[in-house]
Amino acid sequence: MAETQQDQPYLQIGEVADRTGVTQRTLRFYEERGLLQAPTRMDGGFRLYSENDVARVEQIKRLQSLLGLTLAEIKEMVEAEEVKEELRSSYRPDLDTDERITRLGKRIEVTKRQHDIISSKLVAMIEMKADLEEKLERAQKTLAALESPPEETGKPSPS
Amino acid sequence: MAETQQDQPYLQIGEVADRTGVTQRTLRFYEERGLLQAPTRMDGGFRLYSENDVARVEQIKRLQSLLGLTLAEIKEMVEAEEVKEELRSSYRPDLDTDERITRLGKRIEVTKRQHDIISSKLVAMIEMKADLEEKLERAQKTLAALESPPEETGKPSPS
DNA sequence: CTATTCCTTGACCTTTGCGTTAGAGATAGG
DNA sequence: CCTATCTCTAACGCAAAGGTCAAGGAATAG
Repeated sequence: MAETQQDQPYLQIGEVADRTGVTQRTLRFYEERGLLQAPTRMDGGFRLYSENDVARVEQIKRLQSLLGLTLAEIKEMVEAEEVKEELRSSYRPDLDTDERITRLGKRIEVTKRQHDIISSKLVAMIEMKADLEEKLERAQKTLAALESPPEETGKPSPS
Repeated sequence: MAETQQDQPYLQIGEVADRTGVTQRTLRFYEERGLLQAPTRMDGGFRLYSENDVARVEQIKRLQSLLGLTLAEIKEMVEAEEVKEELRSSYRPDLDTDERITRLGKRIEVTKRQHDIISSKLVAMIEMKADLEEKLERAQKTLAALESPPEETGKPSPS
């Protein structure tokens, strides 16, 4: 284990896989599909990932499992993130303001889309959760009734 | 449009498809996979669905879209529902109490599982939603800053 | 220097969840 | 009875999201 040129601990694909819980194949697959930018490589050709990449993989997983988005959909969203990083890391004054406004607008739009999806899902899920709790309660009452007083002859309550 | 023998309006596959928003193919497919019990048939062989079946299809859709379960997983859950209907419709006194307790136990277990899944997803989603809102706010501030005072020479605030 | 261990690119394979004909029978309206 | 709709089964197709070798180079421990 060493550091790259400036101190960022590099991460090989195996470590990223371990840390994110996806396989190496999945990481390469995401790269192929444009969900991850092609990482830098060591001289020998090994991929070198950044912490940022790890964060992105986790983001992808969230978008998949929580929102149920396809990789194609996620790609779109993730592309807007790239713009963000571009704006951050190199605060390029060469990009004219209009261009930056356009990109930021795109980012906002995508974020809103995610927010809308989450919001509507949340509503449905909260409702479903309440339903389940009600069901559960009723079922448990029935169960209790079946378990404790299984007497079939008279005596409604032994007071 | 007519009624079956006793007054339950029968539903042919096309209507169920329209009402639930899934295709006929999907309905047959679910039947094949055991997610829907084989419906009764007309003399000619046409499937006749009940309102109950419609409700189940909707339940399946929720479990898919909200929880992201596979059809195999949903099948398990849905099988417990069948037990419920069996317990309800024919309150069979021939089933001994032990048997009923066992089945109810199964139902409770499955319901709890759904509840757990929902609960944990909810937590993650609420967190994600908050993140998104924060991001959105910041992005919008940045955008505002870019749009209104794009002056580059002195004058921090024109009061 | 050599044995492990890790990584690389292909390329083909698998599972899920339906879509899409095809060919034929059932039903309803006129 | 004829015709326009529905529906039936069967079978093949397909995109998504990886899994699983295979063969061969890096990197590193001893």
